[in-house]
This record gives sequence, C-alpha cells and structure tokens, in this order.
Amino acid sequence: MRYSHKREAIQEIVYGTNSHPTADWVFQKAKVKIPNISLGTVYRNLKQLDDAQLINTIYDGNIARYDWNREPHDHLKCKICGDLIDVQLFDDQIRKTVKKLYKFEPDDVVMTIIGTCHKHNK
Amino acid sequence: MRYSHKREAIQEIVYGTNSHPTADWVFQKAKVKIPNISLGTVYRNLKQLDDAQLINTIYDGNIARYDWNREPHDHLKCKICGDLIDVQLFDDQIRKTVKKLYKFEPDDVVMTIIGTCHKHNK
DNA sequence: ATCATAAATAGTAATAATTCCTATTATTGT
DNA sequence: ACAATAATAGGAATTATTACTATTTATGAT
Repeated sequence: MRYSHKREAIQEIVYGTNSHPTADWVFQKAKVKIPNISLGTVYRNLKQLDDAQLINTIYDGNIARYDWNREPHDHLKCKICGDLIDVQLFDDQIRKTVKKLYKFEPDDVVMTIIGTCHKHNK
Repeated sequence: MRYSHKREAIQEIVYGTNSHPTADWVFQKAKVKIPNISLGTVYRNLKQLDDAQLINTIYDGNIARYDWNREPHDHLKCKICGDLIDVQLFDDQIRKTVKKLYKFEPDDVVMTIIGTCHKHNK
C-alpha cells in the first residue's frame, strides 16, 4: 500500500474520534482539510485501512461505521440518543461454548447490546 | 392492522424457512403464489410483521434478514458458506454486567459469532 | 534529478437495498 | 350494500456504496 496524503488524513480523522463515524461523516471532516477530496476516495481508503487492520468496520443496522479501536470489544447502542459505547465484555466463555456445543470455529464475536444508556436515567 | 391475503402469504413464507431470508428472497417466493405482488408490498408487510412482533429483523452486514424465531437467540455466521445458524447462548450474565458496570438498561442482546461452521471441518 | 510504472484520485455513473408516492383495490364495520 | 380507510401495484426517489476512466501522484530505478 503506497503512501497517500489523503489516506493519512482519513486515518487521522477516524483515530481522532470515539463516535464510530460513518463514511459520510469522515468525508465531511476530510473536506475541511482537503476541499477537493471525493467520497469515493474516502470509501476506498476506509476499506484499505480495514484490510490493513488499521481500523475496524462495524455495522450499525444497515450502515457501516468505522472504529479505530481494534481490541476485541463490544458495543452498547442507546435507543434514545443513538450513541454507540465501547465496552469490554467476556467473550472467551462464548467462544469456548460455540466451539464445544456447535463445532463452530469462532474468529470474531460481534455483540451489540441495545437499550438505554446512563444519560437517560430517570 | 387489517387482514390482508398478501401479508398472510408473506408471514407463511418467513415461518416456513430457517434460512433467515432477505426481502428479495421472500419476494421471489411470494411471486410464485401471487404473481402480481410487488416488492414494496413485501417490504411494507415485513416491517408491519416486525412491528407486530410476529417476526424479527436481523442485520447481516448491511442487509436485512427476517427471522420467525422470536425467542432470544444468537447467530453463528459461517464465513465460508454464509450460513446463519441459530444458537441459544447465555445472555443473562451479559445483561447483568452491562447494567451494573455501565449503568445501561439492556433491552436486547444482538450477537453474531463469525467463524467456520462444522461443515468445513478438515 | 529524471523517468517510468503503477497505485491513487476526482468526478461521475452505476448498483443495491430500501422507502416513498399516488391512483386504484380490498377489507371491514355498519 | 355501502362508506371509510387500510392495503396495494407500479414506479419514482433516496441512501449507502461500488465501479469506471481519464488524470495525477508516489516511488523505485536509472
């Protein structure tokens, strides 16, 4: 993967937020620094960064979001404010269970817990 | 929700498979029985059935699939054959953990384990 | 430093999944 | 049977994403 100024900028944008941004959000941010950048470039580079394991792609419903956090982790999705919160749960037991019970070789556990986050406590 | 012949057919199709079909798959099946049914009708009815808790919508990557199984359950997604397999894991501990640790009120745990299913054992 | 090669890009067209719109049709309570 | 209105077909519109192509740019070799 050859160096590119734009890919670097895109990576910096993803690394600079905890908001699990969409491609379009990244595109809007990138345009501020590089006015003539195109959305296709953003998509292509996000894919390349994902392929290179520099970022992660997560699916929130039917829309892709990007995450700099490559440690295995899960997400809490608040149904009120839409926030996606990183959490570290214990997937190890789950991996063992599916391996034993279903003869399934797990690579990756993708877990999202939908509910109400602490901001909306009555 | 008023009775409709087409909604009934759509529900029967979803209830008649374990393949977690897409809207288009349901549409193709429905056309056999009801040649003049339209894709919009399929989408509208799948949404209504979901709203009425008669089916569940699950997201496989960025595509919606529909599931008659409304018991809380998880999915194993085989990266080789693409199969989505229903499994019953133990979400209770997870629910307790996020409640206590993150003050998050969980409604629903959506978990997909990506890996290799038993069909591809060497 | 120049140059050649191929990767990266802009801009736009194309695609895929899904939703929206409107005139017509069908269900249902009276 | 009829009126009210939900459901529908068919197609247009929208949204997210990918593909295409001529041009630009990074980079390794001269």
